[in-house]
Amino acid sequence: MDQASDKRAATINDVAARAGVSRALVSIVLRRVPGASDANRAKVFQAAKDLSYRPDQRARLLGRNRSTTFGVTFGLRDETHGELVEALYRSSALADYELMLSPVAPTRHETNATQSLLDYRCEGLILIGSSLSKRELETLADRVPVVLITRTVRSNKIDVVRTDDIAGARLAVDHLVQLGHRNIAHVHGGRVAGAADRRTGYRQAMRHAGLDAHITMIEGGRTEDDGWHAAQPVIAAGSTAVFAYNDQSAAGLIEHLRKEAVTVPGRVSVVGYDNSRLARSPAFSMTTVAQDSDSLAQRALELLTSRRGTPHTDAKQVVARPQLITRNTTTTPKTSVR
Amino acid sequence: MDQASDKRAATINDVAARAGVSRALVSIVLRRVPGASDANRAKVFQAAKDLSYRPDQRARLLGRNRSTTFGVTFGLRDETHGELVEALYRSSALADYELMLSPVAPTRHETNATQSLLDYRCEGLILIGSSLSKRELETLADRVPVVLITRTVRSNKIDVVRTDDIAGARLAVDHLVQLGHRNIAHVHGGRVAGAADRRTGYRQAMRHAGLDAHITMIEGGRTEDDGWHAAQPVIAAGSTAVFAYNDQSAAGLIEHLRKEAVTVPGRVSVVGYDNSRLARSPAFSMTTVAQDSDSLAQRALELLTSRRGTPHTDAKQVVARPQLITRNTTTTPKTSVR
DNA sequence: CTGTTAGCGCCTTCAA
DNA sequence: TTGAAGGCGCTAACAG
Repeated sequence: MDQASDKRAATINDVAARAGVSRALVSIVLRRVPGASDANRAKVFQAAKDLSYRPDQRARLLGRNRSTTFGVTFGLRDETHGELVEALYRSSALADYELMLSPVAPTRHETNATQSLLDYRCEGLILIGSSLSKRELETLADRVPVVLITRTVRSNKIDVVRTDDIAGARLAVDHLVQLGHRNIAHVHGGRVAGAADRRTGYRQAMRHAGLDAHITMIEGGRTEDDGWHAAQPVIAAGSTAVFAYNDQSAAGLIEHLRKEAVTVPGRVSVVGYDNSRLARSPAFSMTTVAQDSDSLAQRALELLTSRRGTPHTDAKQVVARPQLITRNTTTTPKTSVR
Repeated sequence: MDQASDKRAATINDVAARAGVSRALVSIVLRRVPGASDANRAKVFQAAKDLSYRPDQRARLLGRNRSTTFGVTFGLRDETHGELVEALYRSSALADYELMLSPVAPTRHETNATQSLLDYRCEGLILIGSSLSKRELETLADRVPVVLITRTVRSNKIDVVRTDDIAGARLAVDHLVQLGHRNIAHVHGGRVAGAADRRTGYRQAMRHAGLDAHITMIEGGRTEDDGWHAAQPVIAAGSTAVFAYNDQSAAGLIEHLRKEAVTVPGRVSVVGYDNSRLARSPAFSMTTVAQDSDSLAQRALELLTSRRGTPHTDAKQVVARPQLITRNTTTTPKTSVR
């Protein structure tokens, strides 16, 4: 309807013209800084509303020569990444930063994802579950503060925010031990982020319980498939309990065990990791180890905001405490070893 | 090491200075348009490389007064959305457009998500599983071309790319009918996008098979929980087969049925929808209906690119054909009704 | 083939 | 309180 409604978005000039004031004044009013009369203020707001004006982000950020934006890379396939991203949005609402998302997928390598973020001049990068090499990470960190979530690297240039996976694994195993289990196997995550620590925690807890002889590593992974394929080895090993790398693989494992008439938790107890939707759902109601996405997200944001300008030669490792959540896939062993 | 390595990214001026040419020439070389001597070309490339220069997107897009960017909203929690986003990235690599992601979450309303995209002056919006009202959608469409995926709206301003869910539901039900089932229930999706069509398809197929009397609607939803809670009603209804709104709810349903010693597919056959990771995994190996994410994504992009400037008073509805994928959750009914 | 010039839309001094 | 002017980093049309 409007004469000039041919798609071009309204600019600050349009608003100024309509309100009968200068461009600068419009900017002042809209940024809510002092320096305008109430009358003009009202006129500007009205004009902006009429034109449904919104400042052009590109111009805004370019002019200030800052982007007030943090870039986030994450895996589209990974549910826990999604939860972290949600948590980041929740926390960033408070900080004065915007978030820009850049997904990693089989067809979109992480280097593309980070590069694209840099092209928009993000002032910090949050890499969720990154699989970049230390070298690559440090190159990035030379340009902009970088914080890793869900992965670790030993570098004095890169901040890390993570859950203490060793402690998490120990929580899981200790729980099983306390229930009376001795033949506790670990269906591990291979080379996936965090998998090594969980293996370590498993071993530590087993040793601590004097169960060195019962340490049983079974190959797994992060998907239901991986868990599914671990079922036979678990049965063959005669384990009465399993600590799985994550909930997804635990779910696959449970499915397969039940299919083979090995009841869970009746015959075999299973503990997952992540407290994902799957674990929470009544379909599994899984005992699992929860990571606190909210505090991970918050800490990551804090680190980044505190890095403004600071040369990053004192990288921090923030370690969050995991929490065991007891549900219905664990119980005392049927054939208790006395 | 570099003297001015204090964080500021190199600009085109820096490159020009280092190469000993003008800014314009740098731009020409880097955009790979004709108009530069080979000698200078080489010098510019070298300088750009030395400085690891990358043009500032904000300035680039602002200067051209175009963004060549499409905005995409999607649900972080929804696995099928993730697959569509992946497919979009795959297709957009060919088109000359970038993608900008904007997630929708409980704490981030869809209006925020779209607004943020508009603030970056995206030239088109792809809304995955939108739950905006028709009014809101049309307001958006007044500013920029909009295409909906996974949801329908009757408007001459808004393009829609979707799977024919009615046909999909019929595929599922026909499959069950052909196996010999008569007591086929539908665990529906409530008010979720696509749920209505799937109900319609279910009813049509049942009627077409002369099974009007057996039409059984059971309340469900999109999560495992919803499916879990539908198990008792399914048992109570004495159904031998179920067509579920989606794979997730089907998984919850199957879990619960099995827990109640109702074997699947032995006693009850189940068909899901979406061919998600869950359905593909050996843990469920679910018969389901597949949507073709790749062609949906491609068509959406095509529509948007073809809309440049065109007033959109002739919105198109692109309908993709679904496909039945037969796996191991369906079989002939045990207690065949003769 | 090269360099100059004028925007893009906004923010931020600095005077008036 | 207001307006004019300059700059952010880049592109594009125009002369040299």
